Amino acid sequence: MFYGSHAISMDSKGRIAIPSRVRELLEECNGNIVLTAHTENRCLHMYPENQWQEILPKIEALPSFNKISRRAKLLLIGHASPLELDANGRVLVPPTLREYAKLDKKLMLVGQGKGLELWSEEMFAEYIDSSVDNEDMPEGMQNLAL
Amino acid sequence: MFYGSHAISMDSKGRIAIPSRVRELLEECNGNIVLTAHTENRCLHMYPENQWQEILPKIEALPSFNKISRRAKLLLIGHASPLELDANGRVLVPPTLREYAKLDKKLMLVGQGKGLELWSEEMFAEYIDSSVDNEDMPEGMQNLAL
DNA sequence: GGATAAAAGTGGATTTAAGTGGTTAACATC
DNA sequence: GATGTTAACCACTTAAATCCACTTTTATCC
Repeated sequence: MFYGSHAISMDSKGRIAIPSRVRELLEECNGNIVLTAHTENRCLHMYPENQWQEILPKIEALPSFNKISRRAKLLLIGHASPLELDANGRVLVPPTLREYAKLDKKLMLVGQGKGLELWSEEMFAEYIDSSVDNEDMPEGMQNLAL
Repeated sequence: MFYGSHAISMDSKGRIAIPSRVRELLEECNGNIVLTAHTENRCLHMYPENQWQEILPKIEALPSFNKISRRAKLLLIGHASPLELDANGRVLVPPTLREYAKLDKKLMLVGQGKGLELWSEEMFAEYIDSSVDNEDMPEGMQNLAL
């Protein structure tokens, strides 16, 4: 279970150091993680490899001739990249994913249950500040008391 | 299983270098690949030859008096081109297919399970950014939690 | 509270392979 | 027979991955 957020930075080669607290949680997958595009925002999903293997079949099962699910498959499967932690606990973010999420030096790594989300600091702040209309709130959320 | 994306480029002769990571996955077919038109977008399908041989009969079996499937057959079978990797791991994209997918210098090669999709960078970005209405979202996707 | 030690994070350099472009040769067509 | 186009071969340049060293921060002990 991933939660909490970390401000981290990417070096000139596109490497990011995984915070040690997150690294401990990732031990279950021996440092094998999967990074892929997020369909709803310009950010990335990060999953332990074993968690990704559980999600993947659900994505593959989506129909290929429906526009919405075709786009989702193109993003999620089409950008999935298995990564390994190097000797210093860093991973190299592939150029296409760097580009997709508009990652520069300053990033945010945000825990989200099954996995994490990797945002550019700028995009993250922008998203948080953006207002959304409450019209199409799903049913389970209408009566949720926090 | 193909996944992940690569930004690649086409030279003045219409040759594209297959990324080494993809090339490894293609080894099962000894570098014999098939390139053909995609029915849903102006891009191309790329399959290992043996994978294509499994798909081809299914396409041939589609009815000839249905407009949608007739169009699909015309595109998929009518544009299928067997290609071979050269000594440097490159393939020459036939002019017709280059034209169909509006390929210029900058391309995207995107893994999609059984095969890959080859896009012009411009077309791909346009497709990813295109907004879709969520009205006809497939059932399996409505409650999918990633 | 300060100092020391250990661990985590950062940056750089070197080596190897992958990608790119050019040139030559052969075949086909005019 | 000559010219043009296509395919194969070869060499060079650029990028990626691995390895190594240093700096900074945090925690513990005195």
